[in-house]
Amino acid sequence: MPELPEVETVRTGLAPFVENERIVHVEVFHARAIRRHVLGASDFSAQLRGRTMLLPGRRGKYMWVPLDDGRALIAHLGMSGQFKVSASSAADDRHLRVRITLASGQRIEFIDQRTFGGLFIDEMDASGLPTSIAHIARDPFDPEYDVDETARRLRKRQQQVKRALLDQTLVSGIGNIYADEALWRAQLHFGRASERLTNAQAVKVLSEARTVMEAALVQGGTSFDEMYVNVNGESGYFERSLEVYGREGQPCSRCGRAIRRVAFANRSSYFCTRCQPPPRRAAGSAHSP
DNA sequence: AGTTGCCCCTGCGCGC
DNA sequence: TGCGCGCAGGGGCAAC
Repeated sequence: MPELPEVETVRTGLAPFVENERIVHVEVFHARAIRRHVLGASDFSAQLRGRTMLLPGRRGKYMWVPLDDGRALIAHLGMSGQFKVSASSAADDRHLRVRITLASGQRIEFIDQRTFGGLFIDEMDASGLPTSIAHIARDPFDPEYDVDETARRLRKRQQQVKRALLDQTLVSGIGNIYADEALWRAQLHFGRASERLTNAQAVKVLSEARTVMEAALVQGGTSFDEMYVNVNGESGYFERSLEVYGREGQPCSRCGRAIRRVAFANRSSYFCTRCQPPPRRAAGSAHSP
């Protein structure tokens, strides 16, 4: 569920609780919550014990907490991951996967119903990025993100524009919701061939992705509860502001035509049939959609 | 090499 | 009321 704005809200929310805090104890309640750690959960816990955490970072939907040994604790929330800061007296959540107890006495809990998310430890490269996420492209909030360069790379893709927007090696942070919102704002159908977009269209849809995520970030930030480091699973705190996602049958705010939902790559795509007309021929297929 | 499809999970709401 | 099915906002990786 969480896309870039939600992950960034978690990162900023978690920061004051972890920065300069020492880990005294780590409990793993579900093996799947620990990823890419061949030595297993007990080794994972042993490696974290005694480490002091630094200011959390983020790229796209990945976030990490640098450790005082030069490595980092990486987290991906998957579809349902949450972080929660709790007191020692709090009852265990049903989907509690990992609990990190700090010297302050507070506990950082990783809770994940669907277990698509997880934690792991990794080395950092010279630029301060965990080596295992080197393949993740810069996101639109990265100071070195270049929208023109990203638009050029987008226009070389031999795939539908929405598939490209969701590809985290092209630009990171965009998920199914914000892809649909960006396409609606740019008035592009999700099935448009990336290589047939004009440069202006490519720049537009990428710029709109940034704009809509920034708006979500502002709202997410305002609803942040310091003791319950978001993202609350069903939340939808930004839902009111969505123009197409989840609005099947409701009128498009721009033209009044009913929003449509269609299946797309094991997910859904929402779009306005008037503002976002389908291409004569969808990219990557010989038939009309 | 670039692109696509499959799969990992649990829970909830809906229709029968 | 009960049950089966579709669906959920992600990403890694095998296969083409």
